[in-house]
Amino acid sequence: MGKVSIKDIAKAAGVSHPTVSRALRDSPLVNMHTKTRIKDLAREMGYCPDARARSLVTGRSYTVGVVVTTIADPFVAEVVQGIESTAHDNGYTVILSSSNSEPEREIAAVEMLRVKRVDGVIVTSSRIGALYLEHLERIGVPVVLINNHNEQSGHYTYTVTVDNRHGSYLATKYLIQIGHCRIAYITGPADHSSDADRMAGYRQALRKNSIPYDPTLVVPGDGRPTGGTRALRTLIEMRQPPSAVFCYNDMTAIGVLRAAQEANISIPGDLAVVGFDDIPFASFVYPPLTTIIQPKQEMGRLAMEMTLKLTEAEDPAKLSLTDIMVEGELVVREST
Amino acid sequence: MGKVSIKDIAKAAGVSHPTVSRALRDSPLVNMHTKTRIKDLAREMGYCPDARARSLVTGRSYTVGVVVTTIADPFVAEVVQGIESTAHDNGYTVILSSSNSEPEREIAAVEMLRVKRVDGVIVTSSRIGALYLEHLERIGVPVVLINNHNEQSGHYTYTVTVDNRHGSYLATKYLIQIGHCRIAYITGPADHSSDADRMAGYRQALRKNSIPYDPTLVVPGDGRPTGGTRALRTLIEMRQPPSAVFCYNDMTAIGVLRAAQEANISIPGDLAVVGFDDIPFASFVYPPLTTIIQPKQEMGRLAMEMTLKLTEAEDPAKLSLTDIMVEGELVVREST
DNA sequence: TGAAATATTGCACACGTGTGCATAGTATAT
DNA sequence: ATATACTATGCACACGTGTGCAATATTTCA
Repeated sequence: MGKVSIKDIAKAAGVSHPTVSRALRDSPLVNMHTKTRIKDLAREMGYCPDARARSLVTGRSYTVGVVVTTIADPFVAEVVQGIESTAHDNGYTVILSSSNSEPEREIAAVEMLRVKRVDGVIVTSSRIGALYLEHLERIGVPVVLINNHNEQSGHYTYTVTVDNRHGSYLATKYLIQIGHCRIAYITGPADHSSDADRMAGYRQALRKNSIPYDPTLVVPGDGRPTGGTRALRTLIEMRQPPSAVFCYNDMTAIGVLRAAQEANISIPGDLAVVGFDDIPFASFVYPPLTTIIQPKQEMGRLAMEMTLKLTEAEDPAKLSLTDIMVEGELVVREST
Repeated sequence: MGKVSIKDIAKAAGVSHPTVSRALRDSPLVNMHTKTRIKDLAREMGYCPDARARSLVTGRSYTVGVVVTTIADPFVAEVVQGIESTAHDNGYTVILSSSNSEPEREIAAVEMLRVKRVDGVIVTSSRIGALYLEHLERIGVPVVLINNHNEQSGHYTYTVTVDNRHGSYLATKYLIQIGHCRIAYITGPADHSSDADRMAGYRQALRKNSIPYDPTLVVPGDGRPTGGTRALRTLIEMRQPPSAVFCYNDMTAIGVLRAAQEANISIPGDLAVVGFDDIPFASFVYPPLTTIIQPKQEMGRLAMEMTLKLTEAEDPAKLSLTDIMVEGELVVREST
C-alpha cells in the first residue's frame, strides 16, 4: 500500500529502473515484449507516476496558477470555468488562489505559485495586478491579466480584456434605435477604468446620433443594486426624466428594476433598462434583462491558450503576440 | 535569472548546501552569524524554494484537490471559497478540477490529483462520488465529500452534508405557524437523495401539526426555474389551490415567482413562497425570497478542516471523527 | 567467418531539498 | 592537562524520475 515507484517495478520485472521509465513512456528503445510485461506489472502493482519527481527533472510542471479576487463572484467563476476547461483539455492543472482584493494577500498568492513552480499565471479582475506588475514579473513565467488594463505590457505580460467602450456603444446605440433620446447612464465605482470606458462608449453613441450630451443624466452608482436603486430615485425626480437607463453593470440594473417596481414604473413601458456583463441571473430577473454579454468562458479560454503558447514557446519574443480585446454582444430581452 | 538553488547560495557563501538548507529553515544547529549571512544572501540572490523537491523528500505536498461539477455553479463557488480560504490560512494550496458531471472525467480528475500527490481530496455535490467510492479510496489519501451521502464511510472517507430534512422541516413549520394549512411541495430532480430528504422534512412538519398529507399537493419540478414555472401553473388550476408553496430549491422558487407574476398572483398576499439554499440572488429577486440558508462557506471550511485533521494525524483511526451534518437556517424575507 | 550495423539494456548522473551521522573545533568541568 | 560536553559543519544518502552514454547481445551484410 506504500506508494510503488518505478524502482519497485524494476525489481519485480528484473530490469533496471531506466528501462521501466522508458517502457512506461512508450520509448521505441525498449523491447516490445518487455514493454508490455512492464506495463502489465505497473497496472497490477497499482503504479502511479509522481508528478513532482518528473517535474523536477523535466522542468515543466504542467500547472498554471489562477489568482482571483474571490471565486464567489459569479463573473469570476465563469471565467475560471473557461480556464479550467481548456487547461484540462491540454493536460494542465489549475491552482486556485484568492486574494480577497487585499494587495499583500495577492502578493503572497503569487509567491506561493512561484514556490510551486507553475508554468504560468492568470490574474482575473484585479485592480492590483497592474500596480504590482513588477511583483508579477519577478515570478519569471508568463502572466496573463484578464480585464485589467496595464499600459506597458511587459516582457511576458499580456492581457485579455473585454471592449468596454464598444460594448456600451452597442447598448446605447440600440436604445437610440428603438426611439429613445433621453438616455441616462448610471456609473460604476469611480476608480474603475472600466467605468470610464463604458461612459466613453455611451457618449460616443450619443455623439454619432447627434444627441446632445446632458451631464445631469449621468448619476453615480456603485456597481451594486443599492447604488442602482438610489440612482433611479434621483432620476425620476427630475423635471424631465429619462425614458431609458443604461447601467454600468447588471447588478446596478437589478437595483433599478427594484426601484422601478416600488415606484410603480412599468418596464419597459415607462422606462427601458439595459445592463452590462450578462451575469447568470440577468435572464431570471423580472423582466429578463437586456444587456451586453461578456464572453466570460471564452475570455478564460483565450487567456489559457495565450498562457500555453507563451510557456510552450522556446522564445516567447518570436511569437509576436498582442493583447487581446474581445467584443461584447448585445442580447435583447424584455427590459427594453 | 536562471533559478537559484540552495547549492548556488552555498557556493556563494562558502558553505555546504545542507548548511544553507538548515539556515533557511531556522535550524538551531547553525551559527547565528552565518545564518543571517546566508539569509541575506538568499534574499539578494532572489532565492525561491522549490516545493516539488521539498515535497519529494518530506512526503507532504501541502496541496489538496477539490473536485467540483462546475465552478460556474454559484453554490459550488461559495463552498470552494470557504475551502480555499481555510486552506490558505493553514499554508495549503488548492488544485481545482471540474468534472462537468461526467463520471469518466471525474475519475480522470481524481487520477490527476493522485499523480500530483495531493495530501487530501474534497469532492462537492457529486452524485458520482458515492458510486465510484472505490475509485476515490484508491487514491490513498483522505477524501471528504460535501453534500453527498454515502452509506458506508470508508476508512478515510467522510462527509459534510446539510441537514436537508431538518431544513425543510423548519421551512414548512414556519409556513404553518403563519397560518397556512394547504402547503404544496415542488420537488427537485427525482434521482437526488436530497429531494427525498427535503420531502421527508416537509411531511414531518405536516404530521407534527396534524395536517393531513395530500399527495396532489406534491408536484414535480426539476430544480430549475422552468420546472418551478410549470409546477405553479399546475397548482393554480386545482379546484382548491394551495396558499403556500415550499420549493425544492431557490431556482425552482424563482420560476414560481415568474409564473405568479404572469398569472397576476400577488406574493405573498395570494401565495407564500419558500425556497431552499439561499443562493446569492435569493435576496435580489422580487420579492426577496424567504429561504433556508445553507452555510456554504462554513461547509467548505468544515470540509477543509476535516481534511487537515485527517492528513496531519499520524493515525486517522484514532481521531474518531464522524460525518458532519450542518443545520440550515430559516431566513424570512418578503415572499412570505 | 568476420565486420559492421542495430536492438536492447544498464550505469551514472541530474533535478533541489532534507536529515542521520560523523567530524572537527571550541568551551567547560574535573 | 585531560576528559567531557557541546557547537557548528560537512558527507553521504534519500526522495522518484528522466536521459546521455557506454556496453552487451543480436542481427545483417559482404
